[in-house]
Amino acid sequence: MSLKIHNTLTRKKELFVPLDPSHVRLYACGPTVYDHAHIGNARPVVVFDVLARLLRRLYPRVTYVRNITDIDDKINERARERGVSIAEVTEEPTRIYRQDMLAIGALPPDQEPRATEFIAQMIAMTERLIEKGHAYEAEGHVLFNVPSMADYGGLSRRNRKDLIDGARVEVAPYKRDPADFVMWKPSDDDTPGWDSPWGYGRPGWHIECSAMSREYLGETFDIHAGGLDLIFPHHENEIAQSRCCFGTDIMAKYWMHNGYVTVEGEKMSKSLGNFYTVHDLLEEWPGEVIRYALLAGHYRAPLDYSKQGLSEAKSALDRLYQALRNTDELESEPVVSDAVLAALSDDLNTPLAISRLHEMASTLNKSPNAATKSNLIGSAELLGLLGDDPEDWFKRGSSDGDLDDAGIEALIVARATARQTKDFAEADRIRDELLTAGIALEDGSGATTWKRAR
RNA sequence: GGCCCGGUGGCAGAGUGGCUAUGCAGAGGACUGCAAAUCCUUGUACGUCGGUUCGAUUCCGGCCCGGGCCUCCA
Repeated sequence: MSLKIHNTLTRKKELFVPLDPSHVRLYACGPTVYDHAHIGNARPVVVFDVLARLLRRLYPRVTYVRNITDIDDKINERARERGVSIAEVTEEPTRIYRQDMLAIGALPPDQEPRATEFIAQMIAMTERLIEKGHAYEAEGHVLFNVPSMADYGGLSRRNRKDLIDGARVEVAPYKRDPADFVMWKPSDDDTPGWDSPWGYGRPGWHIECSAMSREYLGETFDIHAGGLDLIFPHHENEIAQSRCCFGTDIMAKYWMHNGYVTVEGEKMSKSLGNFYTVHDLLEEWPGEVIRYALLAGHYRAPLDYSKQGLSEAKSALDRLYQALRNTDELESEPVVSDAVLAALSDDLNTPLAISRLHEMASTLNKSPNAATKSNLIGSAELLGLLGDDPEDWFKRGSSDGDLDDAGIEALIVARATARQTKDFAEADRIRDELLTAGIALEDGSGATTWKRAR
């Protein structure tokens, strides 16, 4: 099965041909850790987790690198406010981030480098760029000289003139060219920094990804992924640094970018206070629901994240799990269906893939068979879904009352007795009592099963 | 101003030059003591104006509307 992906470099869907089929290399930009990850941070994590799962299925060896940015001026600001080190600022958000991403079904990447661990490599690259005439030192800064790269701007399709015309910020006086960007900047005594050939300072934003991808994936690699908003300037500048430093024609062969997430129809913003953090959402929803809602739309399209969307994701997952629960007795080994593989292989069409899962669930409900069940489980696994035991899926969560499982079972037995004696008033009373406590009953052909209803 | 995306039925959301998306919600039915779950049936679509075509929601162009980026941002 051939994989096609949309390449931002060409703005076209292309056949994926790895640089080295025996080892596919993928890099995704991770978060800056100064706060809990919001749902917008989670989207690329989930989307490219599916990509990594797919690549692992298609190729013998995959290295997936997802970095953590733990040095940045927002972090510095937090540290200053609290009077603590940046390590102390980033420790907790990093821990929570890892925990939350795991909770929404994202497998840990093969490498999860943190920027502060690669300062030496960043300095080395910066020195080399100066030697090659692509960067220069000015007033304690090191800047990348954009005019030194003939084809700068290829990813974002921007030329130097556009950049200067569109500039909203005043050009720093020490820049040789208005489009030049910072690779290293000086730190004062209150700001974290490292010793460098240009004095005490800290790296610019873009150089970290150039250095870390080089470290783990080499000078060129297959896929570089991230959010749409990173195309410019972040990825454009990474490309400039890496290519000029290593003298390559490409940095990554394919660039993939996910669309924005809005919340309840509005752009997330701190001032409106309308951003959802994954951590908060997990208080209210299973991680899988959060994941499903992120995969319900195509990754390149904008996605509106809403409570209603989460609720629909929950209903949809209930349906899928119900099909598994209904066929509990069937043995099944996970097998990926061709239809799902084809959907995902077409530029990660997760909505289509999910619709295939629903079709399998329908088939299963209509005519239970082990093959379809195997397909459903195996295909869902490729999407990072349906990993729960169906019974656990329906029974977990908290009920309003103080009923435990044994108490519920006891009431079900009492109701069964009432039903046997045709005392339906009593039977319905017990059912209503349970429903009030958040427990819904289902009288199957054999026994009565129950589930927690939100 | 420059660059780039979209506009599909009540909602979400795929896709295709002529044939059912899928899910949720709605209506009717089957099953059930009644429900639930499940199954069956079912209504409402492709922004607008032109063009290409035997035929366009699908290709091309104009227009309208919405969104993103233009050095904080997934």
